[in-house]
Amino acid sequence: MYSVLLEPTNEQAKNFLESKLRKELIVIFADCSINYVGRATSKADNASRLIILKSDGTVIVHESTKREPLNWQPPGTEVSVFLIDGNLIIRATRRRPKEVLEIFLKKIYYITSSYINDGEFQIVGRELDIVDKVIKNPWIIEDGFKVIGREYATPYGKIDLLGVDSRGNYVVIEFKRAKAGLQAVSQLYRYYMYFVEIYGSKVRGILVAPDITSHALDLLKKLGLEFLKLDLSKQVSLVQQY
Amino acid sequence: MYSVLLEPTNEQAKNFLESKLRKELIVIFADCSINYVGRATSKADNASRLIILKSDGTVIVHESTKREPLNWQPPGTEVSVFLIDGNLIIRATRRRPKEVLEIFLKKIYYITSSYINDGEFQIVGRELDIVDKVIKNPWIIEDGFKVIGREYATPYGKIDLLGVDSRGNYVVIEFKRAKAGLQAVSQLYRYYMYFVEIYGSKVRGILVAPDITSHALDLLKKLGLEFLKLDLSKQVSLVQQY
DNA sequence: GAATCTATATCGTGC
DNA sequence: GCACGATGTAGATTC
Repeated sequence: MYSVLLEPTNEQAKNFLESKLRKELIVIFADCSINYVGRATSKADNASRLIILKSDGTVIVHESTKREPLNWQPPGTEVSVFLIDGNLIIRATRRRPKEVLEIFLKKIYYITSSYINDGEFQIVGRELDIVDKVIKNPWIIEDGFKVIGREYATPYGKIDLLGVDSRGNYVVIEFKRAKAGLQAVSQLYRYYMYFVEIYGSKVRGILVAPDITSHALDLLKKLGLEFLKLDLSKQVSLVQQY
Repeated sequence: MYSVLLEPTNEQAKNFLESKLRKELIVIFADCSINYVGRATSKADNASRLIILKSDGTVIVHESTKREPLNWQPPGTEVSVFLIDGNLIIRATRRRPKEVLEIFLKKIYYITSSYINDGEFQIVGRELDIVDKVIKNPWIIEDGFKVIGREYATPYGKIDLLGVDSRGNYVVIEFKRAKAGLQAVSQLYRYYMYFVEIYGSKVRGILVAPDITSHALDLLKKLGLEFLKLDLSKQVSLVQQY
């Protein structure tokens, strides 16, 4: 199920890594320096760090703080180990985009390797789940609202939900699971303008979110769009229109 | 510098964790199930996973693939360990937003704890670095271009770079380090419209990026904006205007 | 704390 | 493979 190697020599480490790479989940705690060249360029001086090598090619390097790694390489990366002049080097290369991450191991404290079998994982509360709920209960938007399509494709992006209101207007709806900002308004406006160009004035644009920033609300009103406050994490009955 | 605990009892694990929490970098490989309730809600069935507890309160849970953790809690989280009915539980609670992550440890294979001293880290090639370069070499935009301000604040967002051209027009510039899409065009348009409202027609909007998607270019042209191809990862002399 | 934006974003989906 | 948008985005910056 798992192996632990304490303070291995470079030779031992190299053999161990090569036998486990692409097969198991490897964790290395070591002093190392790191170079990355690709979409950007970075350099990390020698320090102790935690290195994770996943079986899908993912490489993750963590320091003592933050959720985000210091350096990384995404899934699909080719990982290999070299011993050059007695120095152990992990090289992780990606083709597209062309990116190279090199970890120079100065002192290895430990290496572990383990089999992992992923388990079931479920998550709810995403934007998707909100749209689901509205499709099943269109009255949440307003009386007489009817759904035409979901993820409706236009040249300027996909509309979360497209419908018609009781007076026959097209209704373009953009959902946000958290407080909506300027970007959400711009996004809705892109879809809205596309429909206005085609159907003229018989079009409405509604931003549906639990909240909206002050500047975003200003912009939204100026552009002739509407805001519908909807917090499905609380109660649907708390719906309120602005 | 580091400690390794192999297949500890729950009591041993609890004592060890409590002595190291908030002080060192802890790595646990264990069978566990996980519940998360907060901005969303998730549930992970029992499976073997890698758990990282950082000294700043960060919690990260990895499975066998992907760069992104299955579950996590950002820095500043309060982490505690409980032994209830012989079951070891790690609870990570955050105040704002209110979020709780609970890890139910079923079988612990190993725990390690290590001191980490972060090292120097430098990175270049970000959008920031491109703007830096253009500020020092304004001719890159065009002959006679003069910089007025950087990160210029408007109610509708911060303009990357504001300047004037040789004919006295305001020039609003948005930079993208990678291929620009619809969102980048909308963003520039927001800033551009704000200036148009104030200064009328003596305003230009330029999107500066190494490339642009086809639909984004269509939209940009329709909105009366300009695109400047600039790839500083290659050569400044490769500048080309569309 | 609120708002805004970048990121080596990553990831999923649809064409 | 490209384009587009969501993410429990995280993280930095500014106000």
